[in-house]
Amino acid sequence: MDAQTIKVACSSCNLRELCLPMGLNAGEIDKLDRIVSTRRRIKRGSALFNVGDKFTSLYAVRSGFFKTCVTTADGRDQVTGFQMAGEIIGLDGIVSDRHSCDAVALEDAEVCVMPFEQVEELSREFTTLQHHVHKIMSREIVRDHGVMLLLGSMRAEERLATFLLNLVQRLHARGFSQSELVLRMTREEIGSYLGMKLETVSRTFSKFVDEGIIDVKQRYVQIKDTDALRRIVNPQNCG
Amino acid sequence: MDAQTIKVACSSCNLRELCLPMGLNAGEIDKLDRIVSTRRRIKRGSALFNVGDKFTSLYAVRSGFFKTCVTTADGRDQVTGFQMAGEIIGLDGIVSDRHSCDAVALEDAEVCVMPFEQVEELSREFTTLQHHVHKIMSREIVRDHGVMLLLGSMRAEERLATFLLNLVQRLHARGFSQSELVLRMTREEIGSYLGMKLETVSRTFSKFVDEGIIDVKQRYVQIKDTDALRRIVNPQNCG
DNA sequence: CGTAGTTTTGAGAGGCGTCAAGGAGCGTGG
DNA sequence: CCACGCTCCTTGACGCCTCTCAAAACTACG
Repeated sequence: MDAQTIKVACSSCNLRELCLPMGLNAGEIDKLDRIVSTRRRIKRGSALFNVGDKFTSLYAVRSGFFKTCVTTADGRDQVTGFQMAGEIIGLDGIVSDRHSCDAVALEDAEVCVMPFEQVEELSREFTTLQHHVHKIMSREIVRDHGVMLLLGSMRAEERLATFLLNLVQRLHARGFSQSELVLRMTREEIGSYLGMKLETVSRTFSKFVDEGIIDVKQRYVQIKDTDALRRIVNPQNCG
Repeated sequence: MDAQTIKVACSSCNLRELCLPMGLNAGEIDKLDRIVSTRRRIKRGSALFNVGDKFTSLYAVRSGFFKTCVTTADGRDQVTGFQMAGEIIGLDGIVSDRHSCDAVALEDAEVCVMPFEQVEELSREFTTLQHHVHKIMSREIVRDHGVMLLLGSMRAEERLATFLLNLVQRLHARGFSQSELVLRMTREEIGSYLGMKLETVSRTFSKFVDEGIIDVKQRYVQIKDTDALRRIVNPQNCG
């Protein structure tokens, strides 16, 4: 354990409701504390893990913001997700014992390290935890299917509107505003995630501003008309 | 149990190496047989499950061919995957106890029904099975990331070449030819999966034929130059 | 206050979607 | 056995959305 790691406890963590299965008794939470033995700090711009790294642990984001991305043989890359506090990173590594994507901190961050062997061990003991792990993986699969839908069948405006609505919704679940957000990623990273070039992302932002739907000042975005965004995503059902 | 369901045994299944964890002893396989209690036949065109259906079981494809797809509020849909013998369907349902996609048979098919509660129960008993279940879910996540890469950063020719190479590779692993295949899905379904219109799929097929890379006769495809396909997917590394 | 990284905006090109028509395969029924 | 209709597939013409290339403005930071 080096200076990058610190001792912590789930039982005293304010992200408990996001990370952990509901309805654990005190004894069970105690045992969970033994799983999450350490935290690790990641500086902005550096990687939690890279493609090919040995898989040992899952990571729960405690603070900060991550992107995960995969790369083609010829260097193009695709952001597969953005992760914020309470979300789990590393599930990609289970199948082959090595990570198949990079996880990079977009701002100084801290993660809880959960050695996977211990997760599996404790899962055999607690039905609740076992089911929770299954749900986390299933949630990721369902999320991925949503991204496929976005990439496969939506146009630029729909993609960006969907993206913004998804971000504020997740931020709101963490106690932040429903109408204001600070983007932690560049236009290029947004574009990579949404299957668009950075210029198209920028242009689409500008279009939304022109239409009075949002205000944008660099990374800061204020949503002035949420319903308008919803109408862009889903022309029929709204207003 | 109706006429659609039949009694079976993993221990005598020739897909064992695809479906099951390696290195089980006879006693363990015996217990597995209790999980896969029944099979179910699905007629071409009908659904194994639909969006919103209660989630109860995972399904292992025993024969036939499936597609899974999600739908937007306004009716556009996206094929999220094609599943063949030995592959697992239904993981999407775990997180919310309801299925979030449709699974439709593209030809008459048969699946092994694995009630998920029993899977979880036995997973707590066998480390091997537990880890296998985790790997299956992780594999699906990694596969989904690959599809995102395809949808987000490839052009029509690369997408179709990738698709064909992936199909023959999976078929070859099941004892079929490396160079011939019969498509079980329509051009429209291929297009939905690859984020292209059916006309573009058809045109791209024709282009490959013109270039002497493949022969196409309706659903039948013969790959005449695998390396050429690989070069389309990855211009640098090949040839 | 200069430099590098990020973002915006413009102009032009091209890949893919859209619309439309025709053809091929296949099951059904006369 | 052939006619018929249905679904699926192919091909062409045209237009638009997004990419590409380019330049300039803005921010951050040393």
